[in-house]
Amino acid sequence: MSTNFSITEENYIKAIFHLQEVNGMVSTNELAAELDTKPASVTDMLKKLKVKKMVHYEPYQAFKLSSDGKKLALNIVRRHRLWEYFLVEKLQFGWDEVHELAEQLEHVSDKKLVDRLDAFLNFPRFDPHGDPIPDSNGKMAQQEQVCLTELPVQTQAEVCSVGSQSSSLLELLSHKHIGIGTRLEIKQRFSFDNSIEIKIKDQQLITLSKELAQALFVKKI
Amino acid sequence: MSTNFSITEENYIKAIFHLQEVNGMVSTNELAAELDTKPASVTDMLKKLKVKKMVHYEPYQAFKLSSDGKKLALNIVRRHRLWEYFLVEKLQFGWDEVHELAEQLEHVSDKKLVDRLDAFLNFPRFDPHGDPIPDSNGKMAQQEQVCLTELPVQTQAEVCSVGSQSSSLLELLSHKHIGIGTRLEIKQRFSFDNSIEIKIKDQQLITLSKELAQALFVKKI
DNA sequence: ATATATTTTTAGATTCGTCTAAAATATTTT
DNA sequence: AAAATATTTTAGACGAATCTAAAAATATAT
Repeated sequence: MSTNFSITEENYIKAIFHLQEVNGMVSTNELAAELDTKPASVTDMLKKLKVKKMVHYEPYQAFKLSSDGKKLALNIVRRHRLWEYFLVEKLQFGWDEVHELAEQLEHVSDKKLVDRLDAFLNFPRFDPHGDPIPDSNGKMAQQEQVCLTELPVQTQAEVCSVGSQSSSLLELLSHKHIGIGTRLEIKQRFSFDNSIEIKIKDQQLITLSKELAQALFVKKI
Repeated sequence: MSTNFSITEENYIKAIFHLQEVNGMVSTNELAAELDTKPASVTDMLKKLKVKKMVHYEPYQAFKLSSDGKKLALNIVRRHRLWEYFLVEKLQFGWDEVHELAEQLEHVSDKKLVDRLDAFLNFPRFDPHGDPIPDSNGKMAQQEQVCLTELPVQTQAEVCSVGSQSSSLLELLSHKHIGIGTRLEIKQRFSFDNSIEIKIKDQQLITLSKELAQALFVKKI
């Protein structure tokens, strides 16, 4: 009795899933920005998704996915990441050029196809961006988050969390133009003071002190 | 400046291409039947496709694709058949279960993706149904395929394509253990009902109705 | 606690692809 | 060649997804 979802509905569900990972709850404006559409359109769709029991939503309140909604979201994420893996691993695309293509391929929702693709790829657990791929039951490995101090040189990584919220740390990060999502490569380590030299795309080399490196958590890319 | 085409428009263009292969020209009713829609809808779409210069169409007249339309059609066919090849060759689907899936995958039209898929599959020249796959320039190998009804008795032949993808046809073929690549010999023809008796290696004689024989295309061996 | 600003929802219009019913054109039959 | 039949097009409506502009609800600030 699996209801049918349009590509548009799937895109809304995926976006809500993504936003609620951060805050737990999602607002109309936030979602409109994420989908590059207008708040009025979001309200219309929320009413539709509520009828289909995919979201917990009351007018003027923040909302989130129902458990069915979450299940569907995980399934879409699974498809997306499997195709990304396929494109990089089998068709030699760069990890930075596959997102758009996977956005299109992910909407082919045939379960048999997805499961066979999974098997063909040898049941990969992480996509080319380091994000975990849900298995056929919707279970997803924990993201491999590593402290910057643990990475060998030449590794590429993306900042995904910071070890504290102290304003002194945030001030320093902003001064060095580092934030969540910043991609960097480890260039050199200095054992004398355990400092690290990194390079952010299109920028000069930057030195991070041991203390700063310890406060940065990244995922490999 | 390659204009953008919706999935619906692509489906119309593919269907016109398929029909005009037979007669050279296509009628509104024919196309409506092929697409399982109403003639009025076909007329609407023809007007749209004419504006986009994809069809030669005048009201109340039979129509056909323009050269641009034909080019697009060949590109869609290319995508469809490459995905069918992928599904059978890499994901272990049966040749009789890939049509629907390829219908969905074919609408991802990124040229780089298609060309890389082609390369990954080693530039196959025929899909799993025996139909030729257009190359990246739209050139398609000719196959001297003959309808089973045209062969004289005692001829040996190999099945290389089927005349439709209807599930009723595929069901019947699978029941009679006939598939792409099956080798057979024409044993006898009956003018009363135009049925044919054939023999497949190591099997008993089998009777094929006129309708079934018309749907089977073979090459002599 | 009242005024102001922000967020969210409604109301009504628009585009795409579809439909039905009726009108226009083309074809076939007599 | 006129009448009957079949095909195709128009006219008007509908559902999905979107938009703008205005109203309603909520949040913030003085």
